[in-house]
Amino acid sequence: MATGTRRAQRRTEALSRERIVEAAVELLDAAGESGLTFRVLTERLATGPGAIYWHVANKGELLVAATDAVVADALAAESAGSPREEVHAVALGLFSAIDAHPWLAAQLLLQLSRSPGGPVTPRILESLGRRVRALGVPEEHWFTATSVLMHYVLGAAGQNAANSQVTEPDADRAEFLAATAEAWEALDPAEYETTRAMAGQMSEHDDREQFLAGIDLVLAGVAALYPGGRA
Amino acid sequence: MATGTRRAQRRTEALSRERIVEAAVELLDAAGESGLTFRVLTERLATGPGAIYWHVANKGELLVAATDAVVADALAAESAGSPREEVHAVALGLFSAIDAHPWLAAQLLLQLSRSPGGPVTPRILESLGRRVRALGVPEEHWFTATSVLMHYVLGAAGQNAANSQVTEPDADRAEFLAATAEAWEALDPAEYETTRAMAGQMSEHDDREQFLAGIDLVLAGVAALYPGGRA
DNA sequence: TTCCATATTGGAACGGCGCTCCAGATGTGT
DNA sequence: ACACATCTGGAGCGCCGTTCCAATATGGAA
Repeated sequence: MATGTRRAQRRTEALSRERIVEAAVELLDAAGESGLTFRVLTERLATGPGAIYWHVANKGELLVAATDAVVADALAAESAGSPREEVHAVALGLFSAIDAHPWLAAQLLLQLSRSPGGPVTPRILESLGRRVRALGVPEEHWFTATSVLMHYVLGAAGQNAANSQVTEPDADRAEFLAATAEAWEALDPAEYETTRAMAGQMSEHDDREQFLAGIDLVLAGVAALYPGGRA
Repeated sequence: MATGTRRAQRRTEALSRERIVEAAVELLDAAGESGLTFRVLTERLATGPGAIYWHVANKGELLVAATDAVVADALAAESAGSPREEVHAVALGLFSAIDAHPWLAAQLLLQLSRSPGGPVTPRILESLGRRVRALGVPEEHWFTATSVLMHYVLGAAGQNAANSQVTEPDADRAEFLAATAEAWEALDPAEYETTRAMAGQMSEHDDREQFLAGIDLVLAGVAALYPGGRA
């Protein structure tokens, strides 16, 4: 025999939790939440369900792992600037990740409100919490300020992702916004007066601008309640 | 024959969309999201799937209808007071509804970010929007302010509902909070420094107080950005 | 009252899902 | 070379949402 041991020589790359999660993210990106199935996953990885279940407990855990992987990546980018700029950067990072992975919004909202013990909640809480801290918020109000920020970021980004997704792939995004606004404006004028008024503004503004306006509203509240901080 | 016509005399009450939605809500309340199944629904209503599908298009529509019914009920109560008090009242109404129907949070978040055209989004948007309007916010910022408020209310209430639910029925609610806080505090101290600090505060405060503190933070932002309004 | 078109019912069955079971292949330490 | 733990993948189970359709109830016209 030659010096190199002949060993291994697998037909395919060895199965691993990493490879499974990676494939799961690809399937989710390609076909949405219903596109992730153990059957197509086994086909994609050229294996059987038993092999996958050896590395992953169940589908829920797989979804958590996929979510965590994407979020970790989105929060990885370091930024430097004023606390306000940093909050913007983190928020836009999550916004972009949700925009690129439309299934992410629902997963984040579900995992946040179902199992705060999972890995995702602390990751986001920490990333935003540090910036809130840097804003000069007193410690006993960190949680309040960070909560408001986090729930708004995820909720608004999720709603935006829905807008870019529901329409036909080639259809203009504005078309869907118009459809939603139209649906709202078709409501009983007396009962939905304010909603109808808001429908117009919604489609006028640029997405990220509108998104950041909400963040600045929260930051204004922080500055008002805890003056002395540096924004 | 007597004066009263003998007519009808069904074995059971006539099936109707209302009765189906009502039963769906009961099943969701009793056993959570996975407790709502067409099989147990047919059993409960003593009928077959075909009968149900005559009144309801599919499970998604049933979930939307159930969500809408509960939300409409929660928002029905009229309140009078300062705009700030009214915002508090609406927010607490949703908070209580989510607390009483733990499945509601996930449904609201999903429906809000998946199909803003549905009946639920405008209902909440209108109820909060009117109060935001009364705060003196200029029209072009109604949507921004209402969005922030809405996403926070639903996100925070949902997270709270998870806390009251995950533990064993008889176990004290504080136990779960402690568990979450503990899980967070067990994280790498260097990497999750801020999260650990927040974990403590989370379990110290009363739920609704903590919840309202977030709302007041948003209202402070509104007051700061749009002075001249009356709170 | 009789009759019939229409509205409504519920049971059987289908395909697909998450998941379990387990016999065998594969790799490792002695 | 052998025994043992790790890892694989195919067969199949129970349950799901949903469809199909023959049977039944209903209400207006004759």
